[in-house]
Amino acid sequence: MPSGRRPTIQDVANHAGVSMATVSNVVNGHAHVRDGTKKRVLEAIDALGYQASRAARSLPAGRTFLLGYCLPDDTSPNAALDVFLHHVVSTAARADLEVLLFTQKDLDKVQPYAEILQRGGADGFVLSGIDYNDTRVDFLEQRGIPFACFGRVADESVISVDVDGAAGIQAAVSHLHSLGHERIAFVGWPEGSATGDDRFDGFSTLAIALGLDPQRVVRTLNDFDLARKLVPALLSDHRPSAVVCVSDTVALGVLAGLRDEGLTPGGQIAVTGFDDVPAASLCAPSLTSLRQPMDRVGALLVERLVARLTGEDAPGSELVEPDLIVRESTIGASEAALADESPPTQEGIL
Amino acid sequence: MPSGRRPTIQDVANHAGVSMATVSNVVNGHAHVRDGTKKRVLEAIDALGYQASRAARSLPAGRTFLLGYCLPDDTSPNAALDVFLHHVVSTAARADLEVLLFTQKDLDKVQPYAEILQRGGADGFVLSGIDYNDTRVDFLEQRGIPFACFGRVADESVISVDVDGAAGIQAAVSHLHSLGHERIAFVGWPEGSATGDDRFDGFSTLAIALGLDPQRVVRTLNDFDLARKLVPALLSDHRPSAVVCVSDTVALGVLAGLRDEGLTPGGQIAVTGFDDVPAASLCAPSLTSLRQPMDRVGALLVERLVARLTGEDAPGSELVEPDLIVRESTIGASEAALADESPPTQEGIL
DNA sequence: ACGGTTTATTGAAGCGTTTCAAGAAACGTT
DNA sequence: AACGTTTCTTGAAACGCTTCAATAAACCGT
Repeated sequence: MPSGRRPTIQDVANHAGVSMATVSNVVNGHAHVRDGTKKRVLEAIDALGYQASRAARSLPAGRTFLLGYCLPDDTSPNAALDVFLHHVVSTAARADLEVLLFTQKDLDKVQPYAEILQRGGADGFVLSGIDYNDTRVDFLEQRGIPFACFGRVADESVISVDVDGAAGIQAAVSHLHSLGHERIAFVGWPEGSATGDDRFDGFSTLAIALGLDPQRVVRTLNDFDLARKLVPALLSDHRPSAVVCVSDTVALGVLAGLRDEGLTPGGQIAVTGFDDVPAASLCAPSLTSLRQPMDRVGALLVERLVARLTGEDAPGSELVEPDLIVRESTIGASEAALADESPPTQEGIL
Repeated sequence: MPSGRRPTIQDVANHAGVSMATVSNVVNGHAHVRDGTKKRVLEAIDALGYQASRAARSLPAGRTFLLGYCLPDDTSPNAALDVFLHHVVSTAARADLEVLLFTQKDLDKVQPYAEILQRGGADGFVLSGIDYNDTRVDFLEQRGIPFACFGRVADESVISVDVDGAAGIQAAVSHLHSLGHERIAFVGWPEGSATGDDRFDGFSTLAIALGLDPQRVVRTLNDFDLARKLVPALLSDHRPSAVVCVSDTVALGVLAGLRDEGLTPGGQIAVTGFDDVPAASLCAPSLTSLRQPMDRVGALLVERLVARLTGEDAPGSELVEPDLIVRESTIGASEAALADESPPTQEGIL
């Protein structure tokens, strides 16, 4: 019977001829409700277009039906933030949870989480950009707040999903090795980042196993221009036939640097990246890279977090394998074009 | 006096020796509170680390302190989603609002908004990806829900902020014209998208004004490969000396296509894009493009939305100008390098 | 048909705020 | 010092839901 106002549980109860408590039981499935009663209640809900108010549910229930996610400040690994968020949000929705977005104001990584908890703002958190000894992990763990990390955490009981960077790099190295490359160099980041070290380990381990020279390593920041300028030094000694890079940004820089040196990447020298940023397919030669399955990571994190919120004990850490996307930078433009049988002209014009 | 539980307004009231109502008044600045009283209350709040529970505030206040944002489904204009969201969230935070993220489940664009409203889930919405006759706009307007649009809306009273695509393209054309280019072609999208039509209008208008040939237009989907394959046709007739593209994706395709034809983009033929996606600076030659000021757009949208929520009447629509970022694709690698005075070797290695 | 059990349903007490009418203080005036 | 004003402060009623003890209804065996 609501006029302009949203229908309340009381309206539904009246409409169905039952008490508020029964409606609540139907909605939340808490107690046994007889089939006939349940049917009438559901019809009333349908007729009135009822949805429980989140605020009103939260108060007595002591939970917010909200998952918090802090937007990372640095734009580095955000390549697929949209895909990640999309899956976080839609997986959460399946468990009747919504996602609360927030940011950090200053350098204190923990402060925004503390603030949200103080105001009873979320039931749990999804963290990304985890590095060694992340302060947020300790903070949340101490307070017993449920959370799930995109990234590696030492404590096995913490929910964490990470992309297997080592395996990814090894897939790239194997790919190159099977193509006949024996002199494979690695361009990495400075030691000290969880992601960078992991990827380097992958190279190092497989290089030794395959009998390659594991010392052929150069390190640089994750910067296009720095990587570009490093190429002469990379080629100076005993020229590699392939370069495996820790990231697409670095790989794209190397690609540019090789061209500066008059070499044809893909043809004369192979290059691989990591992350499969959009630019990897938007350049020529297109870049062979490793796609992080952000969809799976996002969904997995939330599934496990939901399980833990529900009281089930969810498994802790898990690694997901990135997919090797082979493009022109390792197989050459000619071979890449084989898949592509279209006439050369008047194409693409509408 | 709370042991493990979060302090409530009652705890603060006790601690300060006042009533709950007074604490509420201090927190919300609703009534006049004497300075001495206010001071004691603030001290108590500080001592206890009190923050009002969002759920509990919402219930009697009838608002949620939440702004809703629906993640766009298509990944096309999401280039700077992270920057946009960052500013939306932090601007909202300044007004004591948080951001609720959601997605659409099916093709119905309106449904998720309806659902959130039914459950009293948000006080207002930020919309992006607005196109002609967006159903969401009508829906929200009819219900009197406050919202702000990233994109153009016919109704002037609706809050909308958009990037001036026409002005952006004109900046690119002017740039090229001042460089001496007289034969400038435009590669656009098919007619019918608000963004694409706007950008094309910019070209068309200025081309006429400058006495260029405004007919030198080719249209294609926003796809790298299609754009790449369209280059031979683009060059066939009366070869242009510069190509203005409706987007970076198209421009990068054109760049690749030109190289396929044995031409040197930047040197022999200039190219511009639009959006300044990361790839624009991660390729060689780097791409001259137009950066959309997503920071300003996000902040402006939320500022105005907040004003409207507060009862002030905020101005409706506004256009912000994109920034022309000049790179090698229009001025050539040599000139671009002038800014860059570093020795060519051993650079970038750590 | 009747007590004993199990299963459904409900009344009412919160949950932590806001809000507003009403009461208490302070402040000017005379 | 008493009175009318104005300025502060407060009690208590919502807000819409969950929950749980308590009641009612159905069921079962005899």
